[in-house]
Parts: sequence; C-alpha cells; structure tokens
Amino acid sequence: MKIKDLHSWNVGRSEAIEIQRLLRENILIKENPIRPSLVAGVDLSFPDKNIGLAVVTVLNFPELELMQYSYHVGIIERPYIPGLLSFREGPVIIEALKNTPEVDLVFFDGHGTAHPRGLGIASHIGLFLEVPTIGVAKKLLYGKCDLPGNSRGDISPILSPAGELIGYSLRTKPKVKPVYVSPGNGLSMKQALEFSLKATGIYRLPEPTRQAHILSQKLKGQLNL
DNA sequence: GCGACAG
DNA sequence: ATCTTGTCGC
Repeated sequence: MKIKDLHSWNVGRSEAIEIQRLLRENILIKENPIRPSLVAGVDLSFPDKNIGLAVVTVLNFPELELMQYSYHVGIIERPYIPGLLSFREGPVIIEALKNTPEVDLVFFDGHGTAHPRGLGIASHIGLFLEVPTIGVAKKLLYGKCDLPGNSRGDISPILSPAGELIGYSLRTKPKVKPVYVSPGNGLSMKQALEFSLKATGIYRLPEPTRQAHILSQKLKGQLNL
C-alpha cells in the first residue's frame, strides 16, 4: 500500500516522545462513511531477540476469509518501552505494509488513542497510511475502565485521568477477558467498536490480527535460526 | 518517592 | 513479545 514518510525512526527516547506530541495533532477521530471490502491485520513475532517478523494479513469483509498475506523480517533497533511501542515495531511493520495491496481498513495489536499521548501504535502508523486504522489491545496501557458485561458486544468506556473518553473495553466473546478498542486514525470511536466486533468471529481477537499472529508464529518456526 | 506499564 | 506441557474448568 501507499506509505508516507513522516519522520526518522532513528531517534532517542525524549525525541520520540516529542514526535508523538507533534503527530497527535494530526489525528482525526471522526465518523467516516467507509464500506470496507478488504481489511488488514498486523502482528509481529521475534525469531531472535533483535529480529522482528511482521505479518500483514488481508481478509475480505465482512466474510473474513484470508485472501493473502505479506511479511518482512528486519532488525529491531530499540527495546520495548511502554508508550513507545511504535518506535520499536514501526520500521518493520512499515516495510511489510509496502508489500501489501491496498485495503480499506487496518487493525493493529495495541492501542490507538488510548495512549498517554493519544498516539498508540495504531494511530502512529495510521498517519503513515491513507486508510483508517484501529487498535485492539489485550491489556490496558493508559486510563481506567470497568469490566463490561459478560455478553458478546458489551462495552465499558476507557477514561483518561482527565475524564476524556479514549476508547472502550469490548467483550468479543462471552465470559472471556475483554479486549481494549480505540480508533487509530480516520474514523470514530463508535466505528472502531463497530468494525472490531464485526471483524471478530468466534475467538477473542479480531480475525485479521489473529490470523497475522498465527502466521507470524508459523513463519518464525519455519525460519531456521 | 511509589505504582503502572500495549507488545 | 519470549522461555514451555500438561492440565483444570466451563
């Protein structure tokens, strides 16, 4: 897909935080009249401590059948620091996305706006793309929220310390730990929830990222290291 | 200073 | 994320 080049990834901790503060101003969370027919999911595995294997799946929507996938293996330059995940995984993800055909929506493993500076990995990478992005995380990083009801589709708002709505906890599978959904860029909070639920089948995680995770693990195993 | 902390 | 098999419970 078409990728923009907004800034260098080779930056230190404080500069990375400054970049996040600047980029957050470009995030647009607003209703978008999209009718996605192709959606993508991104996930990574680590064949070695500093080697990352990013996989991008492409599924038709709303059928959710795997159409194809692309991947990229690259060197991981930075450690994992809560709040700076995109600087660690971004470079490899961007390369994998370059090998991916155009899609209408992209799902990420991690948060979007539900982030200390409103720029989780789904938002950050979303700014490099020309299509909407959504972040679906397995754990909360920032803010607080109660547990949603026990039925599929039940939700509970994620509130920042200031009381702003930054995402939702969503029960995608009955009586199974909820996931945390927040828009990355280019669509509304409500749409992020809507598409996340529609992209989820009988499992806890949305099918696009679930398939990417499975493939990433499988490819890692086939890679002889 | 203490606790929290995506993948 | 990663090191790792079986096993308890709905």
